[in-house]
Amino acid sequence: MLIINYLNYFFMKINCPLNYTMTLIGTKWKPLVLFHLLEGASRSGVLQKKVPEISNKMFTQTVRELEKDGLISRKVYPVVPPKVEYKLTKRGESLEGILRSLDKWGVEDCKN
Amino acid sequence: MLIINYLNYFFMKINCPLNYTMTLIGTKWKPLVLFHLLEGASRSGVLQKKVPEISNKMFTQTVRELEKDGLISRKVYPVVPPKVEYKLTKRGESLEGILRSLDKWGVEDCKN
DNA sequence: ACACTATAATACTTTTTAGTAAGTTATTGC
DNA sequence: GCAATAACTTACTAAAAAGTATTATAGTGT
Repeated sequence: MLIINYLNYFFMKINCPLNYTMTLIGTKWKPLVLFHLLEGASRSGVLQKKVPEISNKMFTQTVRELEKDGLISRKVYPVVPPKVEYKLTKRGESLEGILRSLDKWGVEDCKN
Repeated sequence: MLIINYLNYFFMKINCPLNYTMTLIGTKWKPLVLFHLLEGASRSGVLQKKVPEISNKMFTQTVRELEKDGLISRKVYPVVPPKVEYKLTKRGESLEGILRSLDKWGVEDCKN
């Protein structure tokens, strides 16, 4: 199963850039979280409040996956209570064009 | 349930353009189908073959939803065997920027 | 001792999305 | 009268994504 995912990943990367991109950001919450991080680094709780409808579980899951895929980075400050900061990596920043065009399209479409 | 979807739709449209856009194109196959239609109108079978991995069912379901949302139009020629052509509407065409940036990002990311 | 904090994990359920396989239609050409 | 055609539908199953509710951690202030 793992090997199949692995092969599938490279197959798509080469043959279908668009779908490849979608596998990295095509979930309900990923684009939103990334979009808010365009404003700059944010600590966990603050970022989560920017997406008020997201559940605790989905927030954690979303940032975990974004981190695993190298789109955001996670910095833990060894204090109590804990402090965690997320920010876009270079790779994540390169999504800015996509994120802004998704947002802009929604705004424009709303006018009709 | 229907009324809730309806309200939710307008809520999102106003409050979260990015997510609103994603509800229209954020499935496994929609972006790909739309992307291929950027080349111009295409009849059903031809379009489906451009997305070779898609199942018959998902193809129909995908174009049905895109049509319902006014992103593509469907023209039936009254011949036998049937001939059906799909093409982007104006609204669908306005997604070009998003679709190309999704594709381009995948291509660029592949280089790393 | 105990509540409070910010962050996160886990178990479990529900909902949504996608896949498989088979059937339908209505005419043409043999 | 039967196969071939293009487009589509339906019933059923499987997999993925998302939601709910509960619990964990570990030091601080009372």
